[in-house]
Amino acid sequence: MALTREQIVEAAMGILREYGLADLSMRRLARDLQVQPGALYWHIKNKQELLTVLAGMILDTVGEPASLRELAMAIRTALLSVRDGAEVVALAQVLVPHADSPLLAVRALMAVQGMSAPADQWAAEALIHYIIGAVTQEQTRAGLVRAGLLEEPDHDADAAFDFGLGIFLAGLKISGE
Amino acid sequence: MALTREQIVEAAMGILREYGLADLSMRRLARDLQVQPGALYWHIKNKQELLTVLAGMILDTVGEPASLRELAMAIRTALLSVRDGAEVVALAQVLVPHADSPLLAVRALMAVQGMSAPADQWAAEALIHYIIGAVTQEQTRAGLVRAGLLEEPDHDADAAFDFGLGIFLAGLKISGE
DNA sequence: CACAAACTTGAACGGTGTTCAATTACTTTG
DNA sequence: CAAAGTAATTGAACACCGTTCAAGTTTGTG
Repeated sequence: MALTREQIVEAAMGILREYGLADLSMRRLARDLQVQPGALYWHIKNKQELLTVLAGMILDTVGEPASLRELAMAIRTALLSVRDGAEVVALAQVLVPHADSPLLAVRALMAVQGMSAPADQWAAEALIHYIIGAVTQEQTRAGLVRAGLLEEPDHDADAAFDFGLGIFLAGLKISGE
Repeated sequence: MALTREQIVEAAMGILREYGLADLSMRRLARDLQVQPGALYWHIKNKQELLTVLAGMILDTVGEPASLRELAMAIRTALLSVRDGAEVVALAQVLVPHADSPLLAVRALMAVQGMSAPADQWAAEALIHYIIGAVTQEQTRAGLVRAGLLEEPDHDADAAFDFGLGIFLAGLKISGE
């Protein structure tokens, strides 16, 4: 039976989950699917597109929480749910295109805080920068620990994230006046 | 005359400034220095180390401003002063090691805001995440514009950065109580 | 069955970081 | 000054990478 775009994406996600972004090469993907690398390019324009699709899938698990705090935490959880999830999302620059990225959801909730354009977009981007940066660091560290290049730190990632988020949300409340 | 570690680093910085991170390969670097790629490895352990050195140089131009706001802006300026500067610094994970990275300077100023461990570190990391994320986006966009893949947006990067920074600093003032 | 469309192969192009035995260049010592 | 020893470089290779494309195969349709 023929190869499917969905099969490719699924296999790619599998590699990502199990082995991480470094192992997600077109050749490795082809090998897993028992196909020549060239075959992939009939279904997918290039690796960048594949990554963008993966990023979309990762973010699709984010629901539509009513509060900014919950949304931020949901995005973090989504990124953490896949190895190197934050890096994939960052690489896919899902932020630049105006797709239905979580940027929009964040922006919408900014309005609730009393923000209007262009401040709402600026504030949304700032929050996203923080989330992606924090989770990227978290996952990078996890990778180093896995590789034995770093001993497990006592660094409490949950608390750290919550603290930074708290600062940001507190600042938002003031700036919204 | 013999090749020098400093020469290598200088040439690497030159490529970075003129052509960006994508063009900074060990082979390209060797070609510029009229040397075989292998020669580089007598002076430098690997590319990662080279990037770390470059990141350090980029950040070395940051002085020691007295206020958090000025420090944040100085870090941004330093990152912007070199093509893909933010990405290089992010890649070099200068944040993880406890070198004299600007993380320490930021952390020190957090104390002034009434922060103490571990909150000072958390707050410092949050601010750094924001700065690097914002500048990375700024430079990535500049790259896309250069490549003709994106038309120049009216997006005012300075204002956006300042706004996000304002939110963070406002939140800090509250959380510091 | 024939023809067209969909799909895959196999091979290549032009890169990448890194290693290492052999060789050259330069110093230091006898 | 020559010989020995160290420092540095070469050249070639290893094992990858993303991407393209003519040629071949499979599949569906008239």
